[in-house]
Parts: sequence; structure tokens; C-alpha cells
Amino acid sequence: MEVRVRYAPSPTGLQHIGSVRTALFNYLFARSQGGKFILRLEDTDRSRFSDAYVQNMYDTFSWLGFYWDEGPDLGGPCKPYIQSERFELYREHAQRLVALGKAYYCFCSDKAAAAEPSNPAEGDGQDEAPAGFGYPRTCRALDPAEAKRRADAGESHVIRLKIPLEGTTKFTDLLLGDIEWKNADVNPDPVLLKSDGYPTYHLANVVDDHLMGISHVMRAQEWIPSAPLHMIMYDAFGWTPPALCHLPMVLGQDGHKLSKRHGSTAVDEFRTKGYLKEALINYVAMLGCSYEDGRDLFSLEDLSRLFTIEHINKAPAVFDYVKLEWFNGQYIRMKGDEELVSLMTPYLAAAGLVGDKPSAAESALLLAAAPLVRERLKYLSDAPAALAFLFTEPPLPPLEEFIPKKLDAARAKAALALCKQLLAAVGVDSHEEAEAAFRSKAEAEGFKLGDLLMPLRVAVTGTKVSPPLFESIKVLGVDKALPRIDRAMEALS
RNA sequence: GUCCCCUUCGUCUAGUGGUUAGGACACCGGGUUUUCAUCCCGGCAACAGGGGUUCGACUCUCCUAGGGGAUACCA
Repeated sequence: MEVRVRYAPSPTGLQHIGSVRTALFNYLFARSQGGKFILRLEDTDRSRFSDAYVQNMYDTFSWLGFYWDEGPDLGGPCKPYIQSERFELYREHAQRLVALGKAYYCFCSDKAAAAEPSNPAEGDGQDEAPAGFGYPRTCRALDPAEAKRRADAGESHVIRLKIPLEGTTKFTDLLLGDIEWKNADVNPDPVLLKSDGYPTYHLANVVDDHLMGISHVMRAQEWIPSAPLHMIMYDAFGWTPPALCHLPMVLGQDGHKLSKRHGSTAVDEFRTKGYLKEALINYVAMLGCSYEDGRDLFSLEDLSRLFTIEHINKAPAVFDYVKLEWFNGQYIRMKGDEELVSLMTPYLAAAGLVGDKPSAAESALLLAAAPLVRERLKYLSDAPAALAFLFTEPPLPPLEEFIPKKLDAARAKAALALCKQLLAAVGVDSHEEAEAAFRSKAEAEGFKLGDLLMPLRVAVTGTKVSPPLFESIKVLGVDKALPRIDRAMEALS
């Protein structure tokens, strides 16, 4: 049987790192099985829907670079792939269930149907017997013909699924094994078709998964409680359900479902911060799953080949921003000069250091600068601060920045004078020669090499922390460095 | 409250009856080094608890505890 899996986001918010992980697992499973990965837009919540979120969804996956085989933009044999465009389908199916006696019209107001404990605790620990929550199934007792007449007459209604009052529903989860529910514990008669005519997730997802030939449903474990409900629906329709696989959740440091309070969660935020897609994909793929023992760097292609359900963990995983940062550093260091330049350019441009389309001169400068920062960037957004001195004259730092420990302003100024001399005499075209010259001069004049270089570093780059000095000056140009030294010497006078 | 799922170093994980319980991140030491990084070497650190099964349990089973999730006309 052909493997067909889907990612079914709801455009009611920015793409979340947790959902993207679900998408990735689905994608990897499809690829590893030679199957198809399908995108379906679940835009049935009209109150929270926004076009901006749809756009964000496309932007996110275009950026990440793993894409679906069928979807709203690509088309495919099961189109349309947008649920709002399949509107009629759901009504038909809901009514079919009503006709089958598996569902019923409900005229209760939203409020009357609201979930609430039928036996609130008294508060002293002497709790009453369970009783449960949820819709009290009021309209289930209505006469079907009468109900149909009221619905046809235009009375506001929803359609609810009849959950069997007795018995159990069981299913086999590919990861978790057999799971059995007492029907009495299943959400009592959930809404299938809302009063606005749109389906709820439960109806739409079952109808579409069936119609689109979805073979495996991989989704987060938070969905487990609605699985029996879906199984009951497949059974009511007389359909064979897809295989189910509930993926471990992603938690924040405090052990709760990952959310904004834990830090960035929107893929957009990671992107803006300067994470590489390779790092994000690699890291997220390893949350709750392992590949080859002993290896930790995997490309999307590697993952596509190595992915297996057997290697997914059952336990939830904590999202570790620190480890993601390490991955990011690893991938930044793997970039060649040109690619690193193109990755950094938007950040540099945003900081006003270069034009949006860098000039030839700027490009040359960037290319020369890439090797200086590659080992030093944690995020692409670190680039502007690290390279600003190449594009603008840095503001004069506080004087104490120039003065090495145990030395004074006069000594610092003397050091700068020596540096200026050396720069003029030997230049920095050759690191070896420059270093040798500075080293012997330092020794001759009673400076530690670091104490000689630090004032120069601060004068030229504006900070005590910079890329390697000689290389930096070489890229900047000695002619641009000298005035900065003069400026510093004056300030120290 | 009720139901369901889960449980190896702080974190991500390897491990499928017999291992000195391995790796990675973090952390702590040390080395390289003109700052910061990178890089290299070393160290710390875990099978939730209790019953079984077994010659032998991290591995199988049961119970307890703890954690998480679900209990919507949101997905």
C-alpha cells in the first residue's frame, strides 16, 4: 500500500516549532518509505483564521526547504486541499451519519451545552462520585424526524456524533501499542458540524484523511484522547481507518507544553534571530527520535534515509535552546565564504552597514570578512556587531578600554605609537611577518604581546573583542586603520 | 475530579536478560591562542521506588509515586 501522510496545519497562528516538527516527521516518514507527503489547510475555524497565517505557513516551508508533494499550491489528485473549499463535503457526510443513525441534530445553545462538572467538588475533600464533564447529550433523545424538520426549517443547530454509551473502542498505535478506551470515557457526543456550517476538526480530518487516501496519521500525543472518537467515526462510515502514530510532545524547560513563555516558538522568530534551517531541522528531528548512534549532524537527506518509527521515543522531550545554539554554530562553521556572505548580508543590510544589494566593493569586503567571523558567530544576527568596524568608523570607546591591566594611559599611547610604526614598516599582508615583527618589538620595548595589541585592537575595531587583529586590519586596509590610531592617541593625550 | 500516555546523567539520547550503562549539549578542569571564539584533551553525572519472573534484570511483569496530556460549535 502506498504511504500517504499529511501535515494539516490550521492557519490560526504563526507556524510553531512544535507543529513543524510534526510536519518534519511526516515528511521524513514519507521519504523513508517512498511515499507521499501532503499538505492540507485546515481553515475551518473562521473566527481565528487569517490570510497572514497562510502566508506565514508558505514562507516557513519555503525557507525550511522541505516541501509537500500535493497541496493547495501544487494541486494533486485529491484537490482541493483547503478545507473551506470542501465545505459541502462535510455537510453531506455529517448528514449521512445522521441518516445512518450515527449522529444527531442538536439545538442546544452554546452555553447550555458548555462543559461543566455535573458534580462540583465540595472543597473539603469529600468528593462526590465522578459523573464526568461534557455535553449532557440532551438532544440525543430527540425524535429524528422531528429534529430533521426543525433543522430543515432553519433552526440553528449543530450535528453531534453518537458515542456508544457502552463498550470500548480500541486501536493500535504504531508507537504506543494497543490503546483501549471505555466509550463512557470518550468525549460525550462531540460536535461534527458547527452552527456556521463548517466542520469541526474531528469531522473534517476523518473525512479528508479517508478521501485523500491517507495511510498513516502521525500527530502529537495530545491527540490521543480524540483518537477513539475518530475510530468510532471511521466505523460509523464503514471506512478502514489509517494507521495511527502519536508522536512524543515537545516541552519547555519547566516540563509543560512548549509555548511562548519558554522563549521563541514561532519558526519566524528563529529565522529572524539568525538560525540556519539546517540547524533547526537537525535539532528538531532529534527531539524524540534517534538516528545513527554516535552521530549528531544529519542533513535532511540523511534523515530522510534513516528515519524509522522504531527509533522514535515514547517520552516527551524538552526543547533545549542551548543545544540548538550549538547546532547552529556547527552549521555556520560548515558554510563556505560565499554562502556565509549571502546568509549574513540581510542582517548587515538591516543594520545599515551595506546596501540591500551590496555594491561590488561591499561584496569584496564581505567575502574577505567571512573567514574572520565564521568561528565566532552563534547566530547570523551576531554578524553586524562583529563586522561593523569594517563598514563604519566605530565610535571612540571609553579611554579605559585602551589601557591594558597594570598599564597606564601613557603606556597605552606608547604602544599605539609603536603599532603605527610597525604597521607602516611591515604592514599586515603577511600575518607571519606582522606577528614576528610585533612580537620582537614588544619584547624589545618591554610589552607583553597582548598589551601591545590590545590598544591597537580597540583603536581599530572599537572593542576589546574582535576578529583576529592582523587579518582584520588587512581586510579593512592599513590606510583606514592609521587615522583610527591617531584618533586614539589624541584621546589618550 | 475522571480518563489516557510517559519514566536511563541537568537536557537530548544509545541500550531490546549477562555492558566498567555509551555518545552529544551544558558544566568543571587543562592545552593551543594577539582579544573573543574555534579546536584538542580530561573530568563530573543516570537506569524513580517496591514487589515478582529468572541462575541473572536498565531491559519482561505488577503495584506505587512522579510528570505530562485530554476533557470546546480550537485545532
